[in-house]
Amino acid sequence: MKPIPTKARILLVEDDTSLGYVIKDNFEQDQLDVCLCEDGELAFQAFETNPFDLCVLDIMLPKLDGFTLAQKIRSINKDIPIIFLTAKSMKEDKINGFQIGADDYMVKPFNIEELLLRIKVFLKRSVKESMTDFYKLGAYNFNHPNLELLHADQIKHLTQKEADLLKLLCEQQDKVVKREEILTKIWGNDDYFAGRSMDVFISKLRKYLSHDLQIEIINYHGIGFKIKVN
Amino acid sequence: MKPIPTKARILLVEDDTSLGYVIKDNFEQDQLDVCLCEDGELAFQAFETNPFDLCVLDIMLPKLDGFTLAQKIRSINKDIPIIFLTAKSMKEDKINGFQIGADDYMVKPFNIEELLLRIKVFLKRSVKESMTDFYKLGAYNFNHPNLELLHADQIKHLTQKEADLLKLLCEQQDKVVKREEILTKIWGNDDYFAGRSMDVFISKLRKYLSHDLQIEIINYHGIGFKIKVN
DNA sequence: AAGATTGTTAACGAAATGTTAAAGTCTTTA
DNA sequence: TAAAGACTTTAACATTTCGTTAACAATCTT
Repeated sequence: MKPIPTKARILLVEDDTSLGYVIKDNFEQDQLDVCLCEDGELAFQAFETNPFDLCVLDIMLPKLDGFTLAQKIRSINKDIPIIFLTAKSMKEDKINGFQIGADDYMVKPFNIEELLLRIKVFLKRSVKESMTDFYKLGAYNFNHPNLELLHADQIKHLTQKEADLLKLLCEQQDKVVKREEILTKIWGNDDYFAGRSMDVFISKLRKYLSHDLQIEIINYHGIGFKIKVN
Repeated sequence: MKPIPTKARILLVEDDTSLGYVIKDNFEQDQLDVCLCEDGELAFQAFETNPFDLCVLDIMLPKLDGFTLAQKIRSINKDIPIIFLTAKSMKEDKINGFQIGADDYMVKPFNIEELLLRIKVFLKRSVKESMTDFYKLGAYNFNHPNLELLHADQIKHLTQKEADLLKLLCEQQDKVVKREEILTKIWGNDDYFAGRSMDVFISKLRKYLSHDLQIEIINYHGIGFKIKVN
C-alpha cells in the first residue's frame, strides 16, 4: 500500500479552459495537487498512469463524456470519490441518472469554496478509512489488517500472530508492554511454553525489522517488551 | 434523498404488532413497498414466494429467530442486504456474532428516520453496484453480470459461483478477504466442506487468470485470500 | 558465580491449502 | 423419462505453512 501522501491528488476534467484554471488555482492554494485535463480521453490516460484520490468531472466533455469516463474510471477503482459538474440546463431525470454513479454533484455556476468543502469531506473520510490499523514504524509501514510489513517496496507477509503482536507493541510505542498482557491477549494463556513461544515471535519481529537500525524491541527483564524508534 | 426509481420491496419482520405498523407506515410514506410478517416462519414463506430488495429482521421472533431466519434467507439469496433490530439488552459479543451475517443492525429503541436513511444507503448502493459491475484486472476484463472474463478477444464464460467469488475478490482488490466472509456470503455456510469447495474454486480462478502473470491470488494461511495486480 | 530469564535457530507435527479426479446434483434435451 | 451436459461437492493425495517445543547460547539479577 502506498505511503501516506502529503498532498491529495485531484483529477480535474473541464473543457472550459479558463474555468479549469480558476478551479485549479483555487485548489492548489488549498494544498491540493491538481491534474487538469481538457477532454475525456486525456483524462482517462492520466487516470491509468497516475494515482489519484478524487475526481472532479464535467459532464459535457469532448471525445468522452463525463458519465462514460466515470464508468471507465470505476472499472479500475470502485472506491474513488467522483464529483460531477453539471450544467444548469440539464434535466432533472438525467441528473438522477448521474447521481447513481456519482458520489456528489454540483450545478454550474457554483461556488468554488463550496466545491472545496465537499472535496475535503471526501478526502477526510478516505484518509480515515485507510488509516485504520495502519502504523508507521521508522522506514517501515505496517498494515495490520492486510498482515503486511512494507519497507522500500519490499513486502513481508506476516502471520496473524506476528501481526497481532507487532500491533500490540505499536499501539503502545515507547511504553513497556507486560509479558502477561501480551500472553493473555494473544496467546490466551501465560504458562511457561506460551512465554517461550512469544520469545520466538519477538525474535522473528526483530529480524523482520532489522533493516532500519533505528527500530528496537527492547526487553525489560522479567517485565516485558517495548518498541522504540529513535 | 431522492426516491429510488421503482418501488423497493422490503421484508419487515417484527412481532411487536404496533411497532411493526408504525415502521410500515413510515416506510410506505417514503415510497417503499413493505411486507410485514409477525414471525420467522411466515417471513420465510413470504421470502420464498415473493421477491425482495432488502430485509429488516427483529432478532427475537416467535417460531424462528432472526439469526436463523437470516441464514435461511441467505441460503436463497446471498446478496440481499439484511438489517437486524436488536434489543438494548443484547450482549456485545453476541452482536458481533450477528454482524457476520448482517449488513447492519440497529439497537432498539431507534429513530425510524435513521433506519430509513440506512436502508436508502443500501438500496442506492445496490443500484450503483449493478451499474458498475465491471472490473479491469490486468490484461483481463471481467463482466460480472454477464459472467464473462475477457482476455485479448478470448471470452471465458464463468459459472455464477466463479463469478461471484471473483467479484468479491475484485471489490476488495489488494485487501485480504477473510475465508469466513467469502463462505458466508457465497456458500451460505462456513463448514469444512464449503471451505474445501472454495479452495477448488480459487484453484480454478487462478487457472483462468494465468495468462497474465501480473495477476496473483495470494493465500493468507488461515485467514483468507487477496487478489493483486502488480 | 549460580540460577533465572531471554535470544536464537532448527526440527517436528498438526493443520491448511493446491490440485486433480471422481462422485453427486440439478437442469436440459431428445 | 432417460440420457446428456453443466456444475458443485467430496475425496484423495501432494505440498506448504505455521506455532510449538527443544536445545543451546547469551544475558541479567542477586
